Amino acid sequence: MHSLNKRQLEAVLHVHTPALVLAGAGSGKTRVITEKIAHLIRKHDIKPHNIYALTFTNKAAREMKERVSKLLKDDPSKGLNVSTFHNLGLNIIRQEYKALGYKSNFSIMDATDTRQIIKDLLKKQSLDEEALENAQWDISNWKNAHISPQQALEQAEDNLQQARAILYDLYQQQLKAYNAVDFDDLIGLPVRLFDENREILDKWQNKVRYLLVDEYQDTNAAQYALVKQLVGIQARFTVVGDDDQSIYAWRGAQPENLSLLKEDFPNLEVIKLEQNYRSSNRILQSANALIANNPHEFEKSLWSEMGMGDMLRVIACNNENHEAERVISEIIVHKFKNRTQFKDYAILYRGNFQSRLFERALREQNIPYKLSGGQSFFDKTEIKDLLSYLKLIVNPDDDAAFLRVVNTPRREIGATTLTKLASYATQRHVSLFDATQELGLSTVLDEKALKRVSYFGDLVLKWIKDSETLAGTEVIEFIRKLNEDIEYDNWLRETSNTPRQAEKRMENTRDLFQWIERIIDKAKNEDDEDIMLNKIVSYMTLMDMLERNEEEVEQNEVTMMTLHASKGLEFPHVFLIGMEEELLPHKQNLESPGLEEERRLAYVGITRAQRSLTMTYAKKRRKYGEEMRCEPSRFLSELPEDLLDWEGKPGVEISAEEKLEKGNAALDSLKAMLASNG
DNA sequence: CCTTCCGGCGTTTTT
DNA sequence: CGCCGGAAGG
Repeated sequence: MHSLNKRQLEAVLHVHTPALVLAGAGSGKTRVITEKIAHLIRKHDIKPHNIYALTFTNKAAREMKERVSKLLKDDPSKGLNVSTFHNLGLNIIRQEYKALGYKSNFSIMDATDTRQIIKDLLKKQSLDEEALENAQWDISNWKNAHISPQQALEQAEDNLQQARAILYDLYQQQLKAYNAVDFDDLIGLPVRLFDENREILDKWQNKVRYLLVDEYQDTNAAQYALVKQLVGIQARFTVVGDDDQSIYAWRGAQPENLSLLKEDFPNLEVIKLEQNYRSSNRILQSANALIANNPHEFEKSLWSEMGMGDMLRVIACNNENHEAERVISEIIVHKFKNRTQFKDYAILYRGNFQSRLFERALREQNIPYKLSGGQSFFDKTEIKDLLSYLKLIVNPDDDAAFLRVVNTPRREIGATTLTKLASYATQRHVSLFDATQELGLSTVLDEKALKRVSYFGDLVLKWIKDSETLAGTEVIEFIRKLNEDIEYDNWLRETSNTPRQAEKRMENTRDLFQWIERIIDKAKNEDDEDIMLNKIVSYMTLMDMLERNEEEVEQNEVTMMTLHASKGLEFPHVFLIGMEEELLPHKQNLESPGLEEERRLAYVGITRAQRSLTMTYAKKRRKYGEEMRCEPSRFLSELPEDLLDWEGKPGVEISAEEKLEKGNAALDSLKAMLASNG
């Protein structure tokens, strides 16, 4: 703890009243949280199992856990609760499911599952399907603002709003019938429960003796409500956040929760961390200047002891192809001159589509790169298929899982049969699976269809029975056996376009099995003997990506990712591409408050850089198949001119001679490099 | 049930 | 321009 700076130390030692730590980019906020946890255990004699630390991502939770246990070494850290908001919610629901009217084997539905439910409901109500995207968004918003379907209905002012509120109600009923919760419910249900049940709230408030929240600016209304409930009047908590890095307002995050804290807890201690341990001062001064254009509740100014560093560069490119080629050759030359490695470079952008040309350019130059983001492991069809089998076995009421797997692989059960099955199930008030087990089904299905459907039902029943008594390693055996039973590998071979793709998809399923094995091993180490299929399944539904093997060496690759994905990371050399009006800021966010969030996005990008920052823009760009003129981003003109080296600045003609000189210099470097590489 | 073709659309996406 | 989803037809 001796190496903490004054402010950090203050944040760690302040425990008697609520604390808000305004942690600028790169100011060591995770350090503060982990040191504070250690301090609470050592000096305030708080038991680890009474300390709760909340993050937004599994990755952040994992890192925090690791860092705390390293810090505590011999001191006991066992029982410490470090988890995502959603995981904490899941644990609460798991313990209190009875009070909420759920069965213990409830499913968790992701956005794809719930989308389908809403789609079906709209169809059933013969409502406008165009409303779909909006409906999903509406429902999520209502839940995050903890408004019940009844309240939504009461508040409805016109027919349209009324229809939406009814849809919300139907949706909620559907979930309940499936014995399922969605992601928003993982927060919303505990909040509702704590509101209604004093006794249960007391129980949880007693468990939570100290609460820490990371990335507090990203909390939504429901999450803040949960925080307030958990800390109660004792209000023993620390939240860490940065209003300037709030980039998820479009998803329901309420950065105003930071200032609300001052109102709700008048004795709140506000501590600012402004010393940055990441970037050169030139980078920080630019970032400070940019963000000063946003209105601020809390003023903050980053500085570091790293010296001024290199000039920031801005490069005007003729078009998007030129931009990609230019950035790649900048990287090649820079790497050669500075003896750096590929992993020291990151290319950051506003939208995923921007990565395309860069990928091509990188491949042409044989430069290794990794594309961060894109499709999540658990979104892949093969993984969703297998997971749906497991979901159905754990919770046979989960019709969404039933529908996904009933004809995968092909069992010749088509839409017509399923429609009949569904209407029979609705009429009898049972799940689709239950319907397959009922004798009365013969009245609605013809002989052939009945045979196929009940065959499938019996298969599922057998799996359910087989899985009932499983524990620990037996679970993985069961899953492997299931995979063989349904001949899933064959199905993948049949449905893949190329043998190569089939191979890749089978490899994914094998990765899944390995991953499940690792969950089981980990649970055993933590003495969680009752690790059962249902826990594994919900764990995986909340998991964003495949957990990497620790021994997997860090690859030496250039990183490409969106600005959103880059938050929390750092790179020695950053290229911020597409610095154009209508791209960054995005054309749909040109006015307040969207514009401010775009500016924060640029701020996040700039503050990722440790040593050098290069920003590029294209003067022309093909958009939707048509070549369009582009203006440099207004954010570039908000940066202090004297910190920038702006090549091709509009209005500043560089002489032909100068141009030639620059071109020659780059060419010489390339030649030198080629020569030295043989 | 699966393929193919057409039209509409085009930001970010922690769980 | 290129992708995805829905409709239609085989």
